Amino acid sequence: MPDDRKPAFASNITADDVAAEAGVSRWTVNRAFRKDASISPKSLEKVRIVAERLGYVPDLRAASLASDRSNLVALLIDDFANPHKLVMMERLTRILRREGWDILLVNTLDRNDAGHALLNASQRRVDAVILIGIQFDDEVLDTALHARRFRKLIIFARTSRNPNTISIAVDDVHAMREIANYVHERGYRRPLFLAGPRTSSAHLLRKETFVDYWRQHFGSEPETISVAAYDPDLAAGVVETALVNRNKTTLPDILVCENDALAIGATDFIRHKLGLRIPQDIAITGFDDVPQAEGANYRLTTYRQPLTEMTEYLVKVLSNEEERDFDRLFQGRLVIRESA
Amino acid sequence: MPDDRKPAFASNITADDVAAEAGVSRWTVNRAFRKDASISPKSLEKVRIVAERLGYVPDLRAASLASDRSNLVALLIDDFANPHKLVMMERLTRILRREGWDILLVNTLDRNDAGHALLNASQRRVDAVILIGIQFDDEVLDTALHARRFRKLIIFARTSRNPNTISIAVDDVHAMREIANYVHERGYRRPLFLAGPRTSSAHLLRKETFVDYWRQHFGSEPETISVAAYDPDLAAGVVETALVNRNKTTLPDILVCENDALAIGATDFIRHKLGLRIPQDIAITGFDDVPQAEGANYRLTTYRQPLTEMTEYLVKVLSNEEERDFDRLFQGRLVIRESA
DNA sequence: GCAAGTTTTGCTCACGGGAGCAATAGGCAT
DNA sequence: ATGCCTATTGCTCCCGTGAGCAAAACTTGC
Repeated sequence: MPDDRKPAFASNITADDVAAEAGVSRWTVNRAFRKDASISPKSLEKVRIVAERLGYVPDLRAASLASDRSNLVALLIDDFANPHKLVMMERLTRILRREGWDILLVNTLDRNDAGHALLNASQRRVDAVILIGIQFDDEVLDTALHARRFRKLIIFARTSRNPNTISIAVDDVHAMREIANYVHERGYRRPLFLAGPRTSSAHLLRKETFVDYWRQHFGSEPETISVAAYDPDLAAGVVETALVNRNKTTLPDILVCENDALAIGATDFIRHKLGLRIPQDIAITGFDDVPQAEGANYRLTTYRQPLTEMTEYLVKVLSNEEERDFDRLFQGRLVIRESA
Repeated sequence: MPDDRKPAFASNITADDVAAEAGVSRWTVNRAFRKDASISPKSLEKVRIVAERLGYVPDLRAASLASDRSNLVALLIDDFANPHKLVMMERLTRILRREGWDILLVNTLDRNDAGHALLNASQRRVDAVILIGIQFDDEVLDTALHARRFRKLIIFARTSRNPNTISIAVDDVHAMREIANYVHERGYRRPLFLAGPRTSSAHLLRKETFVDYWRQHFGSEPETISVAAYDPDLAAGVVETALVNRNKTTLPDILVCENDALAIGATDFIRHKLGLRIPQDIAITGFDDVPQAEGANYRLTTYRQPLTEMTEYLVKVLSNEEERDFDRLFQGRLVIRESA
């Protein structure tokens, strides 16, 4: 067998090579690969064929450099413990790629690292930065906006009060009212709200909404506890210190969790350490509708965010150059299963 | 409040601007940002200060274009249902960034899409492509190697027989022997092996190893069934058709699963649909040691891959320009919990 | 067949930085 | 001060493409 089975390392084939071979100019070759370029069908086909044969593909680095548009967005994530992130990444990568956007994935380790992460994005001259994480508080956002040049800073699946960012999220108030209403109507009367970290002002809204609802309808403050991170194991620990040594009458009848990650940790603890049944002894609700929530084990009553819709809107925001983009809230829907 | 709170959209500040301000040449400015450049400490500091003030950061597109090294690697993933992917991504993004590599995340929808995904990577002129998925069979790899120009094609966490790729994986044979041996020694005698899709020859090794072990020690073929994808729900379905209508004596005493995703689906089904206990009625083992495997709910006996070590080796492979890189197998370790 | 209008094509001039070499400055012994 | 060696600095020439305009080619109506 001859050598041609070896990988073609193709010492950079450039538009010039294709042009020479196809008998046209370099610019015609490039036009053959640009969406909105004016080129005759004849030369288009001629160029495409030669390019295919030679294995030519345009160099997006150069294109980006010359056109000042990279078609690249940075995706900053800092919370890999939450399975919902995997769902969001799947949706984002799939839809963005379909629309011609490439994704630079940046792991933002912690709050102090946000600056470095943004620097990374900045050096690649991304067209936008998408944040899907929890540590991005207002202070971080401010430094980001001041220090680096980003055309767009998009907070995905989280609300932000910062006027210079674009936030695409579910309507937490509406959602949590729906949950609270469901809890109320189903007859639960001793709820315990399991909240996430208190550092970020972002998700506070869910807790506040629930507390408000309860106060309004019963005149009393529901019990709330808070976990230092959206981590099932930490949630279990917090639930433990809150529930241990209580007797049946003082035990909550439902755990309203800020998201599924917490709900899952709480479920595991209640079942396997306390030996209680769900929902008979304690009911549970979550938020996000992660894949496991549907599984036979959890059957979690939760709230589904319309991720596809949200991502489609994100795409619009990305392509929209002229007008100012606006924050937008989406309506999800309550998914009722057996856990509550 | 004055206007200076508005984000600095910084009409491209370039090395020339910094040079003028700092009283040096453009090249000296660039040298201040290159690791191995020769520059006096005095001008380095001068440039750094001015750059900081002006908000200048070098443009990696231009640098990449001129130097023919992008410091960018593409990460192709096609299986977002498996939580292990999230762990792998966390490890890869963290360590690669620390070593100066940026990551282009590409969602490879299915086998037919692999070509397009690779094209994407090719257009950004990545220095390497890392595959962490299951659909990348030998045929796909071959076309990838022939059609596009990739310096390195790395198969991560999966073995590959293709001589033109670099595979970094755990030693499946060693690992599965260890599992089989454990199953054997704990006295299980009616194992059922739950395998993944049969299309890819890659993970076949685990099943073959287990079957060989059993044949060798008992002279009989263990029962095996196969799931069309590494998806907990599908696993539940397959287990259902395999176990339904069996009585206690013909039921397997242990389910040996090709990975944790399958094990989790099987566990849920066995517990909640069959109403059996784990491990008393049926024991279960997995592979990967995903975060949930440790939780109170599953307590899954499984096999942990040394992901950090593997990623460190990956980094070495990436930086190694000269010599030919070699495939490498790593030893993980059996993690024994209560599920078997 | 010809003028006017419409495509299509080629060209100049960037985009922002790296390689590699030539020029300059600084350090040291004599 | 001189000569020699070395650490810095500046410069030329790319890297591979896009924007926008001018030249060329093709249409159309008469």
